[in-house]
Amino acid sequence: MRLLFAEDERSLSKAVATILQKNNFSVDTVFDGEDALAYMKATEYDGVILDVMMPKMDGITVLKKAREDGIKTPILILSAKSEIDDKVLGLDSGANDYLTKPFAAKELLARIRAMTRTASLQADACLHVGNVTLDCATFDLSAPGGSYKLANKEFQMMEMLMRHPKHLISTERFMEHIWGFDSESEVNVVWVYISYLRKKLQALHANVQIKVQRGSGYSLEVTE
Amino acid sequence: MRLLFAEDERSLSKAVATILQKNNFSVDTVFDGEDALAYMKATEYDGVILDVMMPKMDGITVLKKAREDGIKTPILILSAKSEIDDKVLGLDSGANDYLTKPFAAKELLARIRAMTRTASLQADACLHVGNVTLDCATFDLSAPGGSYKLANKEFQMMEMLMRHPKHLISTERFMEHIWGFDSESEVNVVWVYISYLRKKLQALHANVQIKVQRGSGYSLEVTE
DNA sequence: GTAAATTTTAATTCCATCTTAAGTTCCCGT
DNA sequence: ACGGGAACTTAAGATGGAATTAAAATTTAC
Repeated sequence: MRLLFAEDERSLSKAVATILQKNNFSVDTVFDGEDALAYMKATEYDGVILDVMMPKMDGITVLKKAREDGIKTPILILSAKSEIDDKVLGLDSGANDYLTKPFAAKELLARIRAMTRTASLQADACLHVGNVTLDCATFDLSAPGGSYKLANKEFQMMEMLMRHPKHLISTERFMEHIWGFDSESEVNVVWVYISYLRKKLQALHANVQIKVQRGSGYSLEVTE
Repeated sequence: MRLLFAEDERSLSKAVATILQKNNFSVDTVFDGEDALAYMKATEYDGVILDVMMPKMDGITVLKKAREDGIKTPILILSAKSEIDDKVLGLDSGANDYLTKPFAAKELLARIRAMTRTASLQADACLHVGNVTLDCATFDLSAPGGSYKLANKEFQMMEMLMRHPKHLISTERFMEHIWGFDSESEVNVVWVYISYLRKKLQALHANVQIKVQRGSGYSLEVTE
């Protein structure tokens, strides 16, 4: 699950981002409205959290422009208690939910989950490519040869590959999507997980394999 | 059983919440209509109690908006004697029951039970997974090896697991559903109860076990 | 009012997962 | 075919979520 979090107050931003990450979201943080809009146009997020008060462009405007642009991503608006009128305005403008500051981390998490639930309902289903199935509810990767329960990072990598089979995904996209922009990890981790997944796919007698396009990225292809 | 209680008069709210909790409901309390609606959207409650007179948004409006939103949770409307017309309005708008203030705690409890009964008709029966049975009326957890009478929290945890076997339930979902938003307890309690339940399942020679998916949650799976 | 049961806290240990690092292999241009 | 960079593999080390236990706090029962 990938989220965009737009909040100009750095300390709050950092704290919340950390909490979200601990709850298995990949979070991109931006500090003003223009960046928020630009990021939303550039990437498909599963959910967006917008503060109302932001430099360059306020949250409500970002929301409106995004909707005008046809972006359907669920959006949660954050507002200070004093800006209550904004709330109504936010919902009218196409926000999916709002929350007043200060808020409890628990509540934010619950709302994000509720908000992205609809979107992730199909995600709960299974992904199929070739003779391989990935159960997104139980993290089971199965094929004629049996099945493995994937760990978190492994699962996310496999999910990305299976959602866009035949499509090239670069090491950098993996890093961005799973580890987030701010991650300090080395690109090597991606290679390590590619290696793990390949080993498992082979052990399962899968008829799909992870191909590499030097300098470009990876893709999932059906063999035979 | 998880309830939302929306009532702006703090002393009454606190008193009723305590009574409900003593009767084995997990209760979230909110003090205005907007919060009530937001909470209903964020979480699936087993029942909701709405006062009519509330700041920001009155109970009837909350009710209407919730129904428009497709929320089917049973709702009980609380109204002062003087607002009798509102009652009819409330029922028309999709309320399941109403009660006039002042009311006796016993009556409120009876109505809540009645209201949530339909939803929990199966809940009164027994849940079965593998060779394990959980009697929702007596809290008995039984398997070939014998049976235990579960305590409240233990029962609720086991119930959540058995209602959706094979499905992942995160520590946070347990916290939210059983302890509620307002709880100050640490996540650790969930781990403690998982530990207790595992010990009991093993002692009963159950062929199901609670598996963990690090960073994601728990699930009940049949072994062998 | 005391004992028993339940729930919560706290401290400690454990171990799956993640990351790093270091060595190896593969591909491509020269 | 050789050199270099990109990709791959492996295993050891670090990390942090989870498990366990005991004891304290709270509630319930008698």
